[in-house]
Amino acid sequence: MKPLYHPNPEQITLAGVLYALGDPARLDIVKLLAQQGEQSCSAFTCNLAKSTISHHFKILREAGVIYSRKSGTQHLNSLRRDDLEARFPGLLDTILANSCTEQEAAPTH
Amino acid sequence: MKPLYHPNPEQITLAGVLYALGDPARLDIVKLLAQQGEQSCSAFTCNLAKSTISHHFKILREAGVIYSRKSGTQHLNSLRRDDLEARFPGLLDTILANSCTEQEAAPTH
DNA sequence: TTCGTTTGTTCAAAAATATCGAACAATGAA
DNA sequence: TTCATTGTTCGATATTTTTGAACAAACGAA
Repeated sequence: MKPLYHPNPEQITLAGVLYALGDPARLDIVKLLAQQGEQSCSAFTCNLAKSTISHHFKILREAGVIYSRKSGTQHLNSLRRDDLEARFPGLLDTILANSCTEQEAAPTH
Repeated sequence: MKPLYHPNPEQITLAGVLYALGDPARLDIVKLLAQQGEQSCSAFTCNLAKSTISHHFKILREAGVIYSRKSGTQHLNSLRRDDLEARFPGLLDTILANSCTEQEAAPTH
């Protein structure tokens, strides 16, 4: 089974992390993991194709934002809180705190 | 003379700001403005085409990160620190503080 | 005024990236 | 084995990024 690539802490770049978080879907994924803890990819439901969601998880993983481990047929994803805190103190917490500030998108019905 | 679009504070989104800052060149621009204050576009020197640099300033402006005003033949750009602080407290400061953490790219010579 | 210079934008083409559905692979359960 | 679940990979399309060239606006000098 192919191992999943994860950057070492010192390989994580600020621009890379901000890029990964600079997409609404990926920001939502990170918020979900922050609130609910370790989750499978399928726990993130939206109107995107599953191949697109898979791509977003890959971007987050390769940026060093999340850690992914295989468990049976699923991938369990969690935030690399400690690594991010050590590399960029306060960054993730500040972003997460501010992610709650924004109002939700108005439901279209 | 065509007025430059700037979003209102409440129109600034977190994902939009993170997206704007999630590019090495744009992050460098923001660092420059943070350190040196209001600067023209030409103050940012790199190996990118000037049309590309113009595009990067536009992304930052439309995301609400910078304010641009015309002055003669040039555009003077400054960080929208107060607006960003009001909208997303601590975000810009945390990012700027962490932007100094990273080591510079090794000079190639 | 007219002619250059400076500064930055706009345009069109090329390169890179994102999104999608379909096919595929891996695991576990029946 | 067979089926269902989970997620990746592939190829096509769509969007975004980057670039050089052309353009526009403002200024100063002649």
